[in-house]
Order: sequence, then structure tokens, then C-alpha cells
Amino acid sequence: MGKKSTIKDVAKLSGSSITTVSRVMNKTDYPVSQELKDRILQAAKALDYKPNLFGQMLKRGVNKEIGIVVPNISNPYYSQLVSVLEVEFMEQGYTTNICSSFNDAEVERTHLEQLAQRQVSGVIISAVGDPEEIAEELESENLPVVFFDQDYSDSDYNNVSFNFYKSSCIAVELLIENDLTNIAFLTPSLRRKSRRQIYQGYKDTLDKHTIEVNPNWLIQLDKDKREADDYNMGHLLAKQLIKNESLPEAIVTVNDVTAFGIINTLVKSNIKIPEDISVISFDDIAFSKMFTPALTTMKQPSTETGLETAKMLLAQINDETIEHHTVMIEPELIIRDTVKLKAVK
Amino acid sequence: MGKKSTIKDVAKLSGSSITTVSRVMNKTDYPVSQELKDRILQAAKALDYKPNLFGQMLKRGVNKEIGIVVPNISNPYYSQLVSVLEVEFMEQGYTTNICSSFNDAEVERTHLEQLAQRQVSGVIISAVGDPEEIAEELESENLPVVFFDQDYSDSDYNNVSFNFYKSSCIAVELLIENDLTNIAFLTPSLRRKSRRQIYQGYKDTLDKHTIEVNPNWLIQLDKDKREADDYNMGHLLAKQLIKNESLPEAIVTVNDVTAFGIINTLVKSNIKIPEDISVISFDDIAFSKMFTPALTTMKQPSTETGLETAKMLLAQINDETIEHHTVMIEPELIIRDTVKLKAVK
DNA sequence: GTGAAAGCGCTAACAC
DNA sequence: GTGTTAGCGCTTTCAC
Repeated sequence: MGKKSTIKDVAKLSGSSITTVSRVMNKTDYPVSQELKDRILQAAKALDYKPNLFGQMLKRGVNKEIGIVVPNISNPYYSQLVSVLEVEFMEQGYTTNICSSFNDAEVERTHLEQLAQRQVSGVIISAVGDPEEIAEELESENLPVVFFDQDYSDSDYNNVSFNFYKSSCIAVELLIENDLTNIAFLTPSLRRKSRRQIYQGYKDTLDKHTIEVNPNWLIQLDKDKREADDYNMGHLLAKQLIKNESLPEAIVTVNDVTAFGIINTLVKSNIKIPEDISVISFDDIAFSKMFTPALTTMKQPSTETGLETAKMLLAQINDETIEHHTVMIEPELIIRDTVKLKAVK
Repeated sequence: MGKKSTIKDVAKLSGSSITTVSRVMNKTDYPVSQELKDRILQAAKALDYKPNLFGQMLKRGVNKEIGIVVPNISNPYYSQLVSVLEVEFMEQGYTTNICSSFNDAEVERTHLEQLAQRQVSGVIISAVGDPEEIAEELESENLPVVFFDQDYSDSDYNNVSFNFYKSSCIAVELLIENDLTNIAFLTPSLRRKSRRQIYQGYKDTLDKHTIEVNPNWLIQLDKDKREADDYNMGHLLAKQLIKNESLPEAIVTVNDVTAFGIINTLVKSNIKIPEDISVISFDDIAFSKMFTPALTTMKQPSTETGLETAKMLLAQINDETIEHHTVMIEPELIIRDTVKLKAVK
């Protein structure tokens, strides 16, 4: 009750030595007589002995713990993904340490430093700071790291990312196939690489079909607007769109929550979705199927992403390969009710 | 690069002793000549020295880390709340350790044991296992703990919970005020105490107005259905309701996601919300305002809950009071579009 | 089979 | 002001 019992207490109570207690507690295959083993186990139970982690770690120098750093755990995409990582690593006997950077490179640095101090076995990160710096820093500490979420496939990192470009092409193709060729692109900003990739897919696909892009149909918000609330971003974006004298037939936007904001604002202005305007976005969060009208979207499978990052990190830890890998997660088109499909003849 | 540098290395390089290095690195107000201090700091930087956490902890015996245990981080209510805790504790110089129990008491036990081993400073938990056992276990290790989410106000724990009963009364009063007196109660199950409290509020308020309760209007699902997916629960509940020859004027249900399932299913059967049936629920998650029709709901403020739990735990840690406290978070009625309001004359 | 003893990196009495 | 040293709880040679 008062003080925590230590290996010494167990040794004393069982009338043996700390060496043997250590051997028994760690279930090594070192030979210990059954009788002594029983006595020690019994003493340990009686004293409610639990090995002090810090004593162990200090000696062993390795910590079976994985650091996970994401921008914000309250974002459903990340919380879903982190949840996958939690069970995956638990099964492999690793503890997880989840940190939110709150989109602040400084906070991120602090977390990374703390993780290094704890001597975690590896780090999985959706970085907000400069990946180059992070990779260098971590690898100088011999910490395996895998990045996800952003596409660094042209650099030399361990990286699992999503094929934003292809995803965007598929989305726009769907629109065009259904005779929706007057297509707007709405985004809070084009700062993130993933968004630029989506935009590129949009442009290239339109080009491919020799469809002229109306320059009014690229709508971005002022860059000084805080990126905090995607829903509100969607609202602002839609209001801006409505100011035009004519409207597009379809809208491509960068994520589901922004799409919700756009659609709700449009509907309030008596614009019917998808009858008047079709909408397609990217993510497929859980709520997208509950939304009215149910969202047509390009699925970015968080489960698969989680599984792949975990697998990659574990490989790094176990095989100690220095080689870096990139895995690209492929999109899946989820057709629901926000894109007006051409009537089948 | 190769090995991590230790306090010894710094002492050697700076030509001083490990004691002084320790003193300088810990920024104690112990007097050290400016000149030596500079030399040490410089050496530390050159070697990229970071104190080994385990060495420190072993010596100090305290760990400025808080354990947070929730059923599932992927649930938006919890991820939101955990996010609040993260920033709150970060500001106080504590690290957080977030664990999901996945509604499994066994997993929860394991997490708690690990947290105890790490000698965290305290634990915040939304328990799935027996709180009595948990409290006893943790307090025998001198670990302050505060429970949230469930109402243990009649027991002697540190506890911040939500006034489910009052919340339910307010919800039902709103319905009655608007001449909606034929009210159904739909719930996945009545196993959790919080749900029984909501049910009790429903019954008592109806009683108070001497409104007869149609026994068909209490709908629960078979207890062997897994509680995993509230949305699907809502779907099942609504299907069951529709089987009746007549329909209620209003529905009370236990959380927003279940309400989404109910409403979408009703709408598919050409029942108009709120014209034909009004719906009110509990939570006010972020999506409730995005949903169509926007949900009328009793807000269970996760931010306030997070702030209160953090405050309570910090008080326990710092004041070392043994006294237990209970804080009740009060509900807030959020009127949106799912309850048909009586026309004002 | 078992245990004594060294030492992981650090802090804090205690000298000087 | 500065350094020596004991020891936190544990694992692991090494000797018996």
C-alpha cells in the first residue's frame, strides 16, 4: 500500500535472490527449479509486485512503444486511422503513444523530442513540419519513421500515401461520363500538396477531353482564413460560387466535410443537389453515408492506410533495413446520391 | 550518431563533472559560474545530448504523464474530449497517454496496469469495467483517478458526469410544450446507467403531466445485438417502430448518431421530419448541425467535461487531497429543425 | 540451479 | 562553486 514493492522485496520474501526473481518474472527459459519458481510467483502476487518500467528500460535500452503523431485526433479521419494503429500494434506487443501536433510545427517538434527521449521503437507521423528535417532528426537517433498522409513519393522517405491524382481523375471522369462537363473546383486553399495533386487531376482530365475550363470555376479562399473548420470553409466557398451570374453543372471539392458545407449552403439557396448541381469529394468519412443527400465521394481508406503504415514500420524495426519504401493507397469510387447519373437507356 | 550521448560524455567534453551537468541541464537555481554553464551547454549541443528519461524517472520516481482511458478514440465524442485534455495537460507541463479500451474490460485492465507501471501522475477514465475495482486498484498504487461519462454520484469516486436525468426532462418538456404528447422512446439497450437515467426522465416528465405512456412506444433492441454501430441501431429501431399500425408524434432517442439512423430510415418510408414525427436526442456532436434536417438535441458539452476532469485531477495531484468530488455537467437545449414547434400566435 | 556483483543514466546528499 | 559518491530498480555476466 504505502511504498511500491520492488524486486528486492520479492527476493527477500521468497528467500531467494533478485537474479532469480528477475529470471522468473521475465519468463526466460533459464532453468529454475519448479519449487523456487512457485515460491517467487507467490511472493510476487502477495506483494502485488510489478516490475518498474524505468528500471527495466534503463537496463535494456529499448522501449516497446510506438509514437504516433497526427495533426489533430479530433478529426474523424485521423481518429479512425489511429484506432487501427492502436489495435495493430497492441497485437504485436507494442504500446502506442498518440500525440496531436495541432497543426503547429513547434508542438510537433516537442512531441518528437519527447518520443526520442522515451526511446520509442519507431514513429508514425502525418507531418506538418518539414519532413526532411524530421526524417534527419529522427534517423540521427536511429529511430525508424514512416510518414503517411502526404505524398513524398519523389523523396526518399518511408511513406504511405494516397493516390490523390488518380483519385481526382476518376472523380472527374465520372462527371464527364454523365455529361456533366461544366465543372467547378472549390478548395479552402491549394497550399497542401495533396490538394494541388487533386487540382492537377481535375485539370488534366478536363484537358484530355478538350473541355475548356472556365477560370471563374476555380474558387479558393483567402489564404489568411484559418483552416480550422472545413464545414465553414464549404459554406464560404458556396457563397462565393453563387455570386456568379451562372452556375456550373458540377463541383469537385477536396474533402467530405467541405462538401457538407457547400451542399447545405447551396440547398438553402434553393439549388437542388444533384438535380441542379452535382457534387463529388474525397474521404468517405463515416458520416458521408448519413448525410442527405448521401455523398458521392472518392474513398481514402483509413483502415488500409493504417495497416500499411504499421506493416512498414514493423518491418523497419525488425529487419533494420535502411532501405526506404513508398506505398501508394489506391482510391475507390463510392457512388451515392450527389452526382446526377445519366439515365440508362 | 552511433550511440546516444550521456551525461558522462557531456561532462567529459566540457571538462566538468556529471553533477554540474545535471544541475545545468535541469535549470536549477543552484549557483554555477556563467563560464562553466556556457561550456556545458555548448558541449551538450555539440553532442546533441538529451537526458535519458528512464534514468531521470528511476531516480525521481515521478512521471509527469497523465493516463487517459476511453472506450474508443474513433468515437467523435471521445476524440473531441481527449483533444481538450491534450491541450489542457500540455499547458500544465504534463504529457498525455491515450488508450482505447475498445469496450473490453480486459484490455482496460491491461492499460491501467501499464499506466501504473509507468508511474503516471494520474488517470482519467471513462470506465467499461467495474469502477469500484478500478478505483481500489489505482488508489492502492497511490494513483489519483477521476471518472467521467458515467454517473457515479451516489458512490464515492472522483467523478464528473452529465445530468442525464435533467437533460431528459428538459427534452420531453420541450415536446409537451409544443403539444407533442404521444412520445416514443427508442434505445439500443437500457443496460447503461446513463440510458436508464434518460428513460427515467422521460417517464417522470410524462407522469408529471399525467400523460399515459403507450407501452408499444418503448422500443429496445435485442440485447445480443452488438452495440458497435449506433447508426445501424437507429435504422433497426425505426424499422421496428414502423411495424406498428399507428405512429407517435415524437421520438426521444439516446444519442445523435442513433437519431441519424432513425430519421434517415423514417424519411425513406416517406415519413416527414418534423412534420409527421419530431425527433430529439442527446450529444450534439459536430455533425448534428450538418445533418438534414439539423438535429434538435440536448448538448452534452465535451469541452466543459474535459476541462472539469482535468481541473479535478490536477487538484488531486497537487493538493493530494483524499477527499472525493463529484461535478455534474448541466445540459443545454439546442433547438434546430427536428422538433415541430407550435406556431407562435 | 542459484546468487553476487557490475552497471544502465541520472539526481542529490555530502564533502571540499 | 564544484566534484565524489551512493543508489534508484532492474538485467546480465560470471562464478560457484
